[in-house]
Amino acid sequence: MTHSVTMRTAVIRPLQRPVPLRQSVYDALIDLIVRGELPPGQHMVETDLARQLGVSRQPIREALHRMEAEGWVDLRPSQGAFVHVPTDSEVDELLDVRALLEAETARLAARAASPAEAARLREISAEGVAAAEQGDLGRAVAANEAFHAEVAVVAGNSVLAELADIVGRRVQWYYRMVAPERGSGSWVEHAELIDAIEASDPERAQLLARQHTERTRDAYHRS
Amino acid sequence: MTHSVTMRTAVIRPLQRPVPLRQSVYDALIDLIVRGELPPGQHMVETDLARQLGVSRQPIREALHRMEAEGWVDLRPSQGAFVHVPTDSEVDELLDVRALLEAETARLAARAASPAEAARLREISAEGVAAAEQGDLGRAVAANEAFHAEVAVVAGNSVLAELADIVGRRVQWYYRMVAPERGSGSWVEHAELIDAIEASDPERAQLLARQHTERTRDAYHRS
DNA sequence: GGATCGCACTTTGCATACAGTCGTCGATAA
DNA sequence: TTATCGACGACTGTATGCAAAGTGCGATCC
Repeated sequence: MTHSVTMRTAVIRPLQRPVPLRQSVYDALIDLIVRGELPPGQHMVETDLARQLGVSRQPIREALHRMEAEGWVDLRPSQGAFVHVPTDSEVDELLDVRALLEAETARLAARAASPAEAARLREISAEGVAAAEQGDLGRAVAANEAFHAEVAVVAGNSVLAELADIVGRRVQWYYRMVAPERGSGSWVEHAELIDAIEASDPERAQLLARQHTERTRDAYHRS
Repeated sequence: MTHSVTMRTAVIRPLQRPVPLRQSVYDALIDLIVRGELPPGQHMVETDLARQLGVSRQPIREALHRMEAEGWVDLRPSQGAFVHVPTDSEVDELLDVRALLEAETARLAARAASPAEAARLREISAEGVAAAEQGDLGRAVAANEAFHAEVAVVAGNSVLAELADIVGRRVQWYYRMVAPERGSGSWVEHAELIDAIEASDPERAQLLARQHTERTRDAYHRS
C-alpha cells in the first residue's frame, strides 16, 4: 500500500487551523491603509467597517486594537480609531529603528548563512529583478518582502525578525505615500548584501544594510 | 480671586480620558504573570478571569490579544490563551534584541542629554540606591523602571523607547523566574552610564549599556 | 485488558444588545 | 448678533447570547 509509505515519509505539519476572522480583517484594513483608501486622520467607524466587510463589530475591534499596538491607528478613548498621521520626526525615528534592526539582522545572517541559504537569497533576488524589469509592481513588492523575510530567517532570531517586520511595513507605508512608484526595493543593493552574507562578512553586511536604510531616508526627505 | 491666577499659570494638559477597562485588565494580568501567580503554560480561561476580576469577557479578550502581540501569552485558535513558555534560545534572542535597543538608547541619550537631564538621572539613581539599601524591593523596581524610562526620554526616540519598554519588561519577567531576589538593577553600573551620558560620550554609553545587558545574560545562564 | 469510537461538557469565536459618553446643532437670552 | 445652555444623534465601551470547535471521559468491541 502506498499509504504506509506516505505516512512514513510525509512531513506532518501542525495543519492549518481555520483562520480567525480578526486576522482577515486585520489584513484587509492594513491593505486599505497602505493603498491609501483610508488616508491618515480618517475616522474609522466600527459599524461602517463591519458592514462593508460583512462581519460584526467584534472582529473589527480586535483588529483595530492590534493595529494600534503596531502604530497603524490611534485609538482615542470613547472616540474611536483614526488612521495614524505620521509626523516628520516620527518618520525619522522609525527609520533610525529600522536601520538598527535591519543592520543587526544582516550581521547575524552573515555570521550564520550556509551556501544553500545564500543561494536561496539569490533566487529571490533574481525573481525580484525579473518582476521589476517586467514592471510587475505587485510581484516586485512580494519578492522584496520575501527577501527581507528570508534574511531574517537566516539570521535566526525570531524576536528580532518580528520587530523588523512590523517596523519595516510601517516604513513601506510612509514611503509609498511620498513615492508611490517604487516600493519594490533596490535589487542592486540587495545583491551586494548577498555577497557580504555569502562571504560571511558580518561587518560589511551590517554596513550595507545600514546604508540601504539611509538611502531610503534620503529619498523620503527629498519628497 | 486666586482662581484667575491659577488659570493663568496652570499647565493645561489634554486631560485624562476615562481609562478603558481593557487597560486595567491588561495591567492586572501582566502583574499576575510577572509575580508568578500564573505560571508559564497555564491555561487562562476567559470566563474564569472575567469572574475573578469582576468584568465581562470582552475586556479580558481585548487584553489577551494585546498580550499575545507583546509575547506574554500564546493564543491557540479555538483553544484559548496560555501563558507563554519561554525557551532558552528565545531568552537569548530576546536578550540580544534588548542589548541592541538599550545600547542605541544609551548612545542617543549621551548625544542629547542636557545637564538638567543628567541631574534628573542622578536623582532617580539615588532613589534606587536608597530603596535597595532599605531592602524595599517594590520601590527599587519602580526606580529601575523610572531610570530606563528617563534615559529613553532623553534619547528622544519614542518608537525606540516603546520597543525597548516592551522587550525590557519581558526580560524582567524571565529574569525574575530564575532570580527572584534581584530585579532591581545594578546601581553601580547605572552610575557609570550616567557618567558617560553626562560627559556626552556616546560610544562609551553604548558600550556600558551593552555590557550591562550581557551581565544580565550571564546571571540568567548561571541559574 | 487494551484500543477505539462516540457522547457530553467546556471553551472559544462571533454576533447582538444595551448603556454611557462625546460632539454637534439649534434654541434662547443677553 | 453672539455667546451659552440643552437636547438630540452617533459612536464607542461593555455585557450577554448563541453556535461551532475541541477535549476528555466512558462505553463498547476486539
